[in-house]
Amino acid sequence: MLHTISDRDPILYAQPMRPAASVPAAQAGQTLLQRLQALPELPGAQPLRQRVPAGSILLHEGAQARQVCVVLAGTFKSVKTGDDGYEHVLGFAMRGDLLGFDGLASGRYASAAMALEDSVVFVLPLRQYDQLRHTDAQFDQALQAALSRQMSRAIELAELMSAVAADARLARFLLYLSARMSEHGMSARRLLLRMNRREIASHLGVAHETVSRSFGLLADRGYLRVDNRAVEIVDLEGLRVHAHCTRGPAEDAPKDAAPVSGAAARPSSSGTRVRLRAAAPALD
Amino acid sequence: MLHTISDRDPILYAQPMRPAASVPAAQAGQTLLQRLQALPELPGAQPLRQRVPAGSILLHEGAQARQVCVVLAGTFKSVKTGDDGYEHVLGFAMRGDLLGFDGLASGRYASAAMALEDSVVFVLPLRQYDQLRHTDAQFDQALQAALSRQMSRAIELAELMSAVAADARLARFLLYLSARMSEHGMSARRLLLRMNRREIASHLGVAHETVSRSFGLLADRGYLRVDNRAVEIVDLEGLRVHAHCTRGPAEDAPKDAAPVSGAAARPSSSGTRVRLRAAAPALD
DNA sequence: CGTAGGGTTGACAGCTTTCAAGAAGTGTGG
DNA sequence: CCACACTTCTTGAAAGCTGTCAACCCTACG
Repeated sequence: MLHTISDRDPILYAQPMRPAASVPAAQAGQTLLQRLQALPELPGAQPLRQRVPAGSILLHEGAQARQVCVVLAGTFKSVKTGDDGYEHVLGFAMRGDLLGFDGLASGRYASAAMALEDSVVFVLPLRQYDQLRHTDAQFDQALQAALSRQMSRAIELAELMSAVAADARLARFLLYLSARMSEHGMSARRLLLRMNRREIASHLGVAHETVSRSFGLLADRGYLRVDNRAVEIVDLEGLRVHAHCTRGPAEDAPKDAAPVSGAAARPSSSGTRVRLRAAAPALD
Repeated sequence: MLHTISDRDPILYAQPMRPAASVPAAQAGQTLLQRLQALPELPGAQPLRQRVPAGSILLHEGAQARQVCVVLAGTFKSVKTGDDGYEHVLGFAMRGDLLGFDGLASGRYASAAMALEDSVVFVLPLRQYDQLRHTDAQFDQALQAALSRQMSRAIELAELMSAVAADARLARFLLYLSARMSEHGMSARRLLLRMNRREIASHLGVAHETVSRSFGLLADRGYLRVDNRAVEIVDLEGLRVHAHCTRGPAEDAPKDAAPVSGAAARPSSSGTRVRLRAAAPALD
């Protein structure tokens, strides 16, 4: 028991289930979620709210794609199981995230979605989904925005992996979670992880023991206080700095790169190579 | 000079620029590309074909998103430059891939797109893009399919990283390229890489020297013949096997898991407890 | 012909993975 | 209510792989 949050310092993790007051709306209009909730209550046309108990699987990998879902509350992990049985956690879906969209092109879900806690989703059968897209402009717009956001998030995810050092990955992951939490009006400082170390490890592409050690390292540095799944970010800025440590900058000079449509290429200032690893300020 | 393809065994790398004969159409209809090419030739309404010379940047990271693009021919890399100047290659876009879509939600491109060879794209200004979506059902459908495919591809990409071993990552990457090549009617065996080692390395999250060594390893194993950027897959099955090597399978038995539509969640394999009794499938 | 960039190798330090084992937390059954 | 069973989380130690630094070969290009 170390890196432990004081026993006498109980933390209450706020977790509003109601729409947060300040959800930054997609540029022009409503959030997809808002739109879904505002849909006219036509009998039978109302998108189904479905409760998903913790541990149950909402979408099965490889199953025929018949519906897409939007997470209303709770947390899901999307998992792809390799032929060898290895489970790779692709990501975690939270309020407002789309699930099952990867199945539209191929007709089969490319990954499974499993609830990590008791959750609620909007279920949109394909038929209804298509209909809504064509008849409800607001829905369509919100959907496009959500899709685009999902795409950007996929990119963020890819960034997670670009940090080679395990602790940098973990730092990024925590910052990512923190950002998403505050997006939903919850504390950006105090996180209650809904996934276990193994799932985090799989997501980050490291061994779960390494995740443990990385938590320890970040805690020793004074960035975090960790008590099992309860994580408090003490030094956000420090964590951010630590997360920025990537491999050395590309010595590959960005060449000329003729801007296709006029604008000029942005000079990327390269030149930082920080290897903060051993240098422990902690002298206990 | 090793792992070298015999000098007397010149390889011609087919590279049809014309639509391949057997592009597996998105389930119901046309490919996005097909639809774009078939659009009525309204003066001014015709989506712009734009040439993009090798090395030039089509979309700038952080620039205001004014258009989305569809790759017609050639290859692009999408790159995100870290604050420290490190360039992370998120992926490579080829014929039929979308570019710039990540910018719709935020209004700014989340990553840059640079041509690795002389390429051609369809440019769709946002206004035209929106208009097409609303007025051309076929376009809309093709777009949705393309988006979904893009999403699945993001997942595949994430799988790349799940392979811890560098050579497994490279093997997967090559298989991925091979698959995409054959999708477009080109040889699945003979690849002409359009990116250099450093770019591959960044994409896979390893050092470029490691990529070199991994090529060597795969060649020594007899899976490949490598001559600089020319790669011939000799033993596809072997390569596939090698690529499957992940970390040890999750000891977490894959259990079954009740489809949500039914009722109660089954034994939660992972950390979450299943409490709510078979509770209502739908609440509200 | 000389330079520059790309690709390959070698050596070594360092971080990660593995294998093992112990501590904590949770749920079940008596 | 407590004990037992199980899973999760944390550590330790040794082995292995990867990153980094350097050097060398090759091709393209001025």
